[in-house]
Amino acid sequence: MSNYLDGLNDVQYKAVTHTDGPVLVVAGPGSGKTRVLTYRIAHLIEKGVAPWEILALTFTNKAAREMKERIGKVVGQRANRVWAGTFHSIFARILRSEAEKIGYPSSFTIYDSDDSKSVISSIIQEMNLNKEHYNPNAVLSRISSAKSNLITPKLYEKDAELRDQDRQAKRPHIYAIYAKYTAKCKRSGAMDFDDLLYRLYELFQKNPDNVLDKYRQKFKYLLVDEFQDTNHLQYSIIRKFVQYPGSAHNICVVGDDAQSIYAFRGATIQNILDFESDFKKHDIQVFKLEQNYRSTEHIVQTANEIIGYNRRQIKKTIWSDKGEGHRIKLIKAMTDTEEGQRIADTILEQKNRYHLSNGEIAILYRTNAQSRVFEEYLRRYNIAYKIFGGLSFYQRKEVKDMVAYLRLAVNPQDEEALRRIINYPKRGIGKTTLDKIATVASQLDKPMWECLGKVQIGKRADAAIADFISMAKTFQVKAQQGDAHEVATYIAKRSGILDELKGDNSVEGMNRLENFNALLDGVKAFVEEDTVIDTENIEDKSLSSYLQNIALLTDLDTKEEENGDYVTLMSVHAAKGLEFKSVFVVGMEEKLFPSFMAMESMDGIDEERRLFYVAITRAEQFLTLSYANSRYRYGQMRYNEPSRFLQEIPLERLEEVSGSRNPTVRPGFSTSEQAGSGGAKVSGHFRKPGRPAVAPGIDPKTFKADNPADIQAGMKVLHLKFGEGKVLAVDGAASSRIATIFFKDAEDPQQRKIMLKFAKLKIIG
DNA sequence: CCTAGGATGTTTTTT
DNA sequence: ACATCCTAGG
Repeated sequence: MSNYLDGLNDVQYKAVTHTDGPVLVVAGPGSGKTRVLTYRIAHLIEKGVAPWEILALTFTNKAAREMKERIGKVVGQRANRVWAGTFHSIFARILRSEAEKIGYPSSFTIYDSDDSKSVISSIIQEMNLNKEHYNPNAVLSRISSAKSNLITPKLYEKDAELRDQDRQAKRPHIYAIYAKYTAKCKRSGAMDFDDLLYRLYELFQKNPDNVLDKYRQKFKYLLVDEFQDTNHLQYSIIRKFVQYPGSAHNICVVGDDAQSIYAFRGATIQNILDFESDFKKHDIQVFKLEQNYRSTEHIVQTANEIIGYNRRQIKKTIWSDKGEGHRIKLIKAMTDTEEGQRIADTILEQKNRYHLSNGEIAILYRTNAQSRVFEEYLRRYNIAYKIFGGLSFYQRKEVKDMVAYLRLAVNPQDEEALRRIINYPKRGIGKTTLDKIATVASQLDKPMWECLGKVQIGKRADAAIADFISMAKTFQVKAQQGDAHEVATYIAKRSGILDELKGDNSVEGMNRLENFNALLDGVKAFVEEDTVIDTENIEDKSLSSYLQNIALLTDLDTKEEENGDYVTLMSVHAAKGLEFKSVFVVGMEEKLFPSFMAMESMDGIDEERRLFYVAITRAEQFLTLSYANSRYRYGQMRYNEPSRFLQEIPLERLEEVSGSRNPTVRPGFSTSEQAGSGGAKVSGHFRKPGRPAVAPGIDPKTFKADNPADIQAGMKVLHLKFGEGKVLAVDGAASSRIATIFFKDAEDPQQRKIMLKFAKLKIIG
């Protein structure tokens, strides 16, 4: 029965079978992390733990789905009874059944970030604040990060440091916006994404009717995937589940500090450190999965080298026995257009030479906007491709409009839904009217819906509002009776949306109608098919149930058939967890990768470096990097220097593609700040990078590199990282001169080959 | 209340 | 470059 354990290596086996007590699994890229997690759950079930006593939290629906499928392969149907799902969906599920205890309707709406932003915008407007300084995006991220750190509006108001930061950013009233935002969501019967976490925390904290004990007893085993991406709030909830007197502390977290790429959203690898110390006294076991089964040595060792430049990391040695493999290719292009063409050329070449299928190839970029050139050339070369990212189905206007009608039918308090559709299609209820009602609602602290029709505006507007109310009421009644599909088709017709869309005969209009119909088809499928989310089949086919189901679906959950053989184009973030035989990481330029937004701080650079680490570790056999000297950005030609990360690649791992199309090469780096710096904090098993980031006695601030073209054999030079050295030889053509330099202070191979174009060297004699 | 065209603001984003 | 947002005039 337990042949599933056979294929595991030693550490994996231990991580799977050591079921009791706290466990931390540090899992390098390609080390079989998902395998350990799923087999561990399967193993628990085989040992007699009931599936519904196991709670497994992931970050994406996809990961949860995959996990369940793989558990199913070992234990069959029982896998569906495991509570496996995303933090948000599992917590939403718990909150649905406990909502009344904290003053929410059980049919609460879930606001997506667009809804949240819209709420914030209306508050900013209401408060008459300067729109220049109060950007809804910035305000939301501020509020979100407060919530993620358990800072309530009251605490925020009293927090001198936060208030000070806000004052300096010229938005001193954020604390007030936060308070209003919270109140507004509450009276709309709505929770935003952060609330799904925060309100659960609050529920457990207040613990009415001992609700917490119920869940502590229910879930005997807790597992967390991608633990490095959890924020403080998520970890606090996890601790609520397992850390209490008498607990068995059966918690297993799996993560990789080197792949933490969501710090900008509040994720903190501090949680991994805290986890170790928090559970130390309960005999925590730490397992490190260090064998990489994905990539060849050139790739794995390059990744190791690069991540070594980061200041803090959990010490581990990732290794591969897949052989050296191919060197990493570096393509240099003059322009972004040329980059696109050269990449397409290379893809064609690889397909011919190594018989790769499109599906084995991916192009990864830092920003979604970069996809266009590649699209163009792939189309021209007749190579099938698919772009991931961008607008998701549920973010399209026509879809959101319809969903808003559905939401309002289920939860009339939902103010965002109301605002969205009260005048769509046009029915003569304009902004002025709406503002008046909103003001009254705010003053009375009541849902806007309840103030509709109670505020006198004028003859015409009042009549329009009365019509709208009676229509919405019929929707609300319908929603209680029919199944989701019946209600939706009724609303589509009766609301006038369908006619509105049918009336538009433009190409975009047809497209919108198509999406709209796709949504209705989705509702139909929901009603007719067995839908499984989180734990069990949904028998409830009501509209309310449907909305709950789709609220947390996003990205590419619109399960498109996996058929079709296409090259994948996506952002590096989106590629996490995936693997391809051949990977192209493009746009390797300063200000792009690393992003200019991240360049001010060392933390920012470190996160970008982890992102680069994630990018290159997606590759199994072929890794190609590219950059362009110039590219269009915001409609203007910009010149960028090659990314600092390129210099961090060991020369012997690189194969430079001598491009015939780029005869001129811009001079190398000037004096911009260098990667890495001293002063790394060393705590616990964290270590300094393999070699000091900056050679002793050199101040990066004052270090000024000389023109690399001047470097000649025999010179004494100063290198920012390796210190003083003597140039033994210079070879290569003008565009790619390579110097062999002897560094007397450096560790390991004292003699290094350095590509002058990249090097920052100061001539000292 | 509605529409056209000028002003504006651009990272990544599991949920 | 481009899409979205805002403001002035119908």
